[in-house]
Amino acid sequence: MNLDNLFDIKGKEILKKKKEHVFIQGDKNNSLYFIKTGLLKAYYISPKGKEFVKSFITEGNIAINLSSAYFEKPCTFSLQCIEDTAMLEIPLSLIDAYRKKNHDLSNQVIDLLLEFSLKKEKREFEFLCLSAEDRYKMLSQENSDLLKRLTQNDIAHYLGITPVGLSRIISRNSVSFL
Amino acid sequence: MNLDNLFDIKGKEILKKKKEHVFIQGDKNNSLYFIKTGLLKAYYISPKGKEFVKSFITEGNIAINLSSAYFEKPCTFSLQCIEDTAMLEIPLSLIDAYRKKNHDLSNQVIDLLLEFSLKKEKREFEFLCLSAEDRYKMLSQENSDLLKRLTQNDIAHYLGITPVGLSRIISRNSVSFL
DNA sequence: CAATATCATTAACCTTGGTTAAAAAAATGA
DNA sequence: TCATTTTTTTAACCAAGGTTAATGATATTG
Repeated sequence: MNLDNLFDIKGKEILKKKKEHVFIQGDKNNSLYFIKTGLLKAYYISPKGKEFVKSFITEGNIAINLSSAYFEKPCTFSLQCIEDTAMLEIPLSLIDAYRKKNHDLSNQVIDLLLEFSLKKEKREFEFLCLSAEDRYKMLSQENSDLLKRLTQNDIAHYLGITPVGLSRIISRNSVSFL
Repeated sequence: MNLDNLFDIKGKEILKKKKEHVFIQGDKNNSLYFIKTGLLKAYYISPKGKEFVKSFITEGNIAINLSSAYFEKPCTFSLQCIEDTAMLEIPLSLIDAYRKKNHDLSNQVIDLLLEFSLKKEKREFEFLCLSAEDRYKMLSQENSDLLKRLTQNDIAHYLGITPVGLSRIISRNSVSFL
């Protein structure tokens, strides 16, 4: 994806250590973050107080809380570094102002939103149609490199199950590698 | 949401009866559909041959298969009428051509994609953080009018459970109305 | 209307993953 | 390196929802 126009807008360089938060569920935040190096997780604390991971964000990708950035509501999730992370922080107001002058940028924003929408549709499909075990198998096929950088805790919370449940799934399946 | 510019582009009027399909999983389709009256469901057939409902689309809303319309891939889901439905069919190529000339339209497309993205995020939250029973309670609080137009079969497949499971949830809860 | 198809309910039994707790293993930090 | 924290595994028991099948209730259609 060509992000040249987007990065004509100069962002502020931000460095965060592992375990630090970029924003927290309930805060307000109106920036977009472009990840230069590192790894983050976007996660919810559910009504029952449990953690669930919405997504992992890797180098070259973008993190944003849509409802806070676009609609000035509290953040619906928290964003935390899993590894030391370097990113560019770009206020959405800058992008929107720039969009009015630069038609190409609107098309880039559309491309980003399309990519995001398709990812979320894929995840919807997986929750609707697949078991936790199938979701794990799919993840390990499609994202084996990412998997190596994550704890089973985080993977389990991404799949919507407990770490105990994931450990069982893994031991059930590891037999077939003998 | 203001869709005036979008509907400067004249669509083709389409009428479909209950149970008829607009498109089928695997087909190619590059149009956007604006629903004038009626009700449709977008649904997957899972790898194991079961039906799961992705979403219901009501009057005033838009249906589109993003990966087919934007990326010329086969449709990832089927779109079928639950009631007799009148809609406007607008080829995406028309919208894209028009976008180049009309800056406002790009902003409308961004608004549509944002709305869609937020809906999908909400659904992701519900699958990650809520039980089937909680998802049903939420649906019946937030969409009681829609619920009346649906069979329990379709509702169950939307929640990601079987009709038998939904029937149990309803009977468990209906006791509390006595 | 009768015939048929669809939808909803209920019951018995099964499967997956949740819960709690304890122990082992691995990573982190002073 | 030693101590502490975090992660992973395992076990016993539990709960939610799946499966199958039978029955009844509603719709639909010839």
